[in-house]
Amino acid sequence: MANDKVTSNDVARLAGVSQSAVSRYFTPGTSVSKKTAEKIRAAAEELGYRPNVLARSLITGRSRIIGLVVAYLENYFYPEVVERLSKALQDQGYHVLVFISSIASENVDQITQEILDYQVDGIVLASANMSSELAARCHASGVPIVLFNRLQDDVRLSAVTSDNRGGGRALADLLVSLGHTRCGYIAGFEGASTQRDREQGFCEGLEAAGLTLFARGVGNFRYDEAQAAARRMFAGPDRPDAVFVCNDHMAFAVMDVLRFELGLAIPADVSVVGFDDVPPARWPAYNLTTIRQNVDDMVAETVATLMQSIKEGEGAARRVILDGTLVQRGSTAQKTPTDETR
Amino acid sequence: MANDKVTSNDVARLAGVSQSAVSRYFTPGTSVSKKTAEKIRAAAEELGYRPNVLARSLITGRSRIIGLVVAYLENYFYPEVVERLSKALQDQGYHVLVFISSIASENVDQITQEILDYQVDGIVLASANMSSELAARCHASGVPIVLFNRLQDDVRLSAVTSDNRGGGRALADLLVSLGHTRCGYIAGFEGASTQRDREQGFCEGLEAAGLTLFARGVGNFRYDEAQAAARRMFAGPDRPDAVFVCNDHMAFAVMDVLRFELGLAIPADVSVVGFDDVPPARWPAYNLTTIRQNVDDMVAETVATLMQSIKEGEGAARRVILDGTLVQRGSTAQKTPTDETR
DNA sequence: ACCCATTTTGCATACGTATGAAAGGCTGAA
DNA sequence: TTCAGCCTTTCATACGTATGCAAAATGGGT
Repeated sequence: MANDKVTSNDVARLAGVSQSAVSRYFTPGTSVSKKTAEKIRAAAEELGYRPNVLARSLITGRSRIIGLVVAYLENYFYPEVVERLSKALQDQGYHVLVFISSIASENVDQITQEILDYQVDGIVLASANMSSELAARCHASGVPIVLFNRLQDDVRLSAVTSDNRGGGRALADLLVSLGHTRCGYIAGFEGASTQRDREQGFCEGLEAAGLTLFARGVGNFRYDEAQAAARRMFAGPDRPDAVFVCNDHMAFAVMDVLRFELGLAIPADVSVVGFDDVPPARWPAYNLTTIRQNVDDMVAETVATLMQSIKEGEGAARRVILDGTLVQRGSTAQKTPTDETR
Repeated sequence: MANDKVTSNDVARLAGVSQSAVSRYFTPGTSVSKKTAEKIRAAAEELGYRPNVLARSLITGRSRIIGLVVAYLENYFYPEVVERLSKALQDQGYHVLVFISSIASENVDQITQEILDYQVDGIVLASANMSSELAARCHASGVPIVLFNRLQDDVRLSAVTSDNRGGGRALADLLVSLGHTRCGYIAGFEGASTQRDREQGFCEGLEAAGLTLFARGVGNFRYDEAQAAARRMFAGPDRPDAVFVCNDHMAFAVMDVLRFELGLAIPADVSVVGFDDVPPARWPAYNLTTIRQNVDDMVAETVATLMQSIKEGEGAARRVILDGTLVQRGSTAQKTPTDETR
């Protein structure tokens, strides 16, 4: 039975070769003769030897670990990200060290420090913003950072996002084209760039049609807060005839309130649109019109950015903005004149 | 601006002390005099020094990394687990290295090998079963393993689960008490212990009431396969009057098919029960009766088991089975005689 | 002022691996 | 046979830290 503490020296001794030969055998890109390779293979197998990644990292300066900072997995967009990103990086021989930060951005800096302690080869920040001071430090330490689904003014940081503004705009255009004139908006966490950009695009779209925001609430990306916001927004008799909720997760909350608390029909009484296209959005119970963020593409771009930065050193920041796709489902419909005139 | 490659030697030189002093300053549980501590603190801050966790691990033999193997995050039970476990371990000074395995268990062994390469201090297996050979190797290498929400025959492995059998039993009792006599079951992945235990408990409960399973389908823990299973099960005129779906995730799929494809009312025509109590279960759109697995308690027990094993060495395996809680919501109701006699 | 007990400090080494430089071995051409 | 040239192998060292041990410094009591 193999013991953990088998080192390359043990293997070398058993195989009758030097430690460096063993190291070479396990290091891709180096050559060993057929004969010794076989001896080493046999010895390693017998002892159950596997190279110690940590010791290797100490020498090479590469840990093959990517730090991932994520705020909350309650929004089902992020589990998808974690899964796909983790898989994609595994395929490249990297692994993901997960750091959960609270939704408030205060402790992101401390967490990033902890990440750096692990000598990670890169960082993916899918959480709130980090201080520019810390960003600078990371940059100086040569650790590539990619903001995922987040933007920041600091131009030195690479980022991968969807076209949130364009998506918001597309949703406004859709609602307008369906004849809606009283459009509400339920915001996410005000500090998030996604929130800001989606709202901006949405408002631009309304303005282009000569409209303005009919009502506004804040849900902070949370289910229960979105519920509360929906209750307030639809309390009076003078309610919106359509609402854009900043992400799908909150949109479900809003739909649940409209249907089961207020007895409103979707889309007959109110059209609802969201953003992300998480799996439940296409479940019949919600059947939500939304903007699809292509997670696979976003992940691919993130990995590509990381790999490039790791290989060639961090050059100029790489900002990728991917187009989203409008997915029209059953939560939106042409506004019927009857609604208008009753 | 701080550079990454500041070592304890650099700090020592600047502070005018030895490298060991610096090491002691940063090692909890060791003592340094006030005076030198201050000099070191100042120097470290000036240089932006932080200890290299990897190098430290090489000496201490502890990486403060816990490997987490998880199969798929599509089922929203697992994101909760990842988040809570990660947070709980962060509080203990540990961090989580994530490994995604496919739902089929074939590559679990390879993945676990990769985990061991990182010299993790412990492994949490929330995925399919691992081979007993590999379990033995882990055991021999002194790396504690905790099976999360999984059981295995190998008694040497610690495990934390809910009382799946008891939960299944409780659901059967509930359905029976509501007057249901034609109870269907939609299974998860047949290789999973949760699937097996829940079904066993459910069948025992039915038998205790003189009943037997009315219909059975397989959903493999997947939304689309559960949909298909529901379609088959409810195709004919002689359909079940209640169905237990092995987890909430699949239960949503079943409910969607019943309501939106077959036009059945829940619970008027069919009672539906699930297992897990993931967040959407209490959303009004589903309002699902289910068994709550207390994630916080499960995580706490997992962390406790790990910490104990790490500290005191792996003693006897620790098997924790936590009680679930029956959460009765709107997807179940007393069967009305009208249904029976029509 | 002196000595003992205690704390603090520095020295040296070890952890497990990768890698440049040097030494060794082999092949083939003259 | 001899030697150049190339492929293998070994040697030695370095990565950044922790820690046992011995030396030095400190403090307190007489």
